[in-house]
Amino acid sequence: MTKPLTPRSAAKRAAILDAAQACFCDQGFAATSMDVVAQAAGVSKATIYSHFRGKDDLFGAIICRRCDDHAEGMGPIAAGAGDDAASVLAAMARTLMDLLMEPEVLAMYRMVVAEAARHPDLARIYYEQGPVRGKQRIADVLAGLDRRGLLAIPDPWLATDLFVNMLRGEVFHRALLGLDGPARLSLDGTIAEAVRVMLAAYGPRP
Amino acid sequence: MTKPLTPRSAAKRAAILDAAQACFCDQGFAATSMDVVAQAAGVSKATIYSHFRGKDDLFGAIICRRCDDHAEGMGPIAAGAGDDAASVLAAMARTLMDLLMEPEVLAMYRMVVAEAARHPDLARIYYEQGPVRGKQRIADVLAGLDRRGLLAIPDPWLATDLFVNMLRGEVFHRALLGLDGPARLSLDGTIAEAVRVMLAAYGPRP
DNA sequence: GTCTATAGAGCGATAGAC
DNA sequence: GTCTATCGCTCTATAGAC
Repeated sequence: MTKPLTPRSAAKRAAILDAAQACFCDQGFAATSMDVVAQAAGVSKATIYSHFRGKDDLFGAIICRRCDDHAEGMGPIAAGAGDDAASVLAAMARTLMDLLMEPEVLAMYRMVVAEAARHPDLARIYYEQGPVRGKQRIADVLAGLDRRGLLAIPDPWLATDLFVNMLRGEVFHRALLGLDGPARLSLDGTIAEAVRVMLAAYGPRP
Repeated sequence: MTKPLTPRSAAKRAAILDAAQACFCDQGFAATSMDVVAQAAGVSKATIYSHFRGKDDLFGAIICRRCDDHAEGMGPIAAGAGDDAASVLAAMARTLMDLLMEPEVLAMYRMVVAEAARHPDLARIYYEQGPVRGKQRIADVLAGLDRRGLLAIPDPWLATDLFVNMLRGEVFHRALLGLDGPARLSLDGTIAEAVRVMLAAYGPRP
């Protein structure tokens, strides 16, 4: 994706990536010019072209780097939860929503969606390295709850999909569209109800 | 949003809207030039500027027109369903997913998301005239099922949000990113499980 | 109202000095 | 490797004939 050679000027390369990510997130990919990125990074435009093949290559490098950050952010996904299904589900829900609501994550998702038609390879990389990895983590936890008899989940991946998307719902939808007004649904209420629904649907047979 | 005067050349205006919608959906808003739109519509570029103030105004006119089509597409939302909750839920799910999976709807959503940062007013119009109207229809049906004792739903709007987003899930996510490969989840399987979850969570107390 | 032709600005990418 | 300066192109929007 990028030039394999990086002797010492890796600092400038990082500055370019940081500046480009900020500009792209703020203005969108198509609307951001290389001149603006160069100015924001404190380098000349030619320096950017010595590190990256072009604007598309720069875009790809940002997506890949950001996906790694995603994976780290989901680290101890059910940290500090109790030992019952409700606590674990609620803790995962909170961790997930905190990540999804970060402005940078939203902006990155907007960009990938917007450029998906012209950069299908990048959309695939993002999807597999970002959302899929995160969902796998949640599916593993659900499978663990199933093994311990705390829940009865025949298909953990399907249950994960329903759980995650119940959570995102209107809150994520509104954030994606930049509607920052008062939402018709609260995040806390949505999480509580999603956990309740999961328990009702996947609670172990008594 | 558009000039209030439209004597007789409304035909050209419609042709411009049709062509612009097709081009925008195909190539994206930013990547589509007014020259291409003019050529596709069979008019000159100056004619477009006599009907619309500029590219943004043209974009807004397309969004508004498309929202009306959405509302019609959700017409008899639970048509042909039986009289039990499971049938009604499944019928609504099928109607909704058929609409959401239309290429034009996906493309329109991509565009609104992509331009949300620079056109917040358009994002708001789209959200309220599109998704909110559709969800209200579903919430009304759920409230009806509650009144008839077929389900027990204290907050129909919240239940609608969870239901709709369970359905969209990975299928919509992948379609939005243009990943047309074999999905890890099938649409039919997702609908069946979402209906089952809804019945488990909101089934009437026996 | 609609056309042809063009203005005027900004873009991505590069050449060559250092 | 990094800079300054610039090329060649495409874009949105407009002016003026019909």
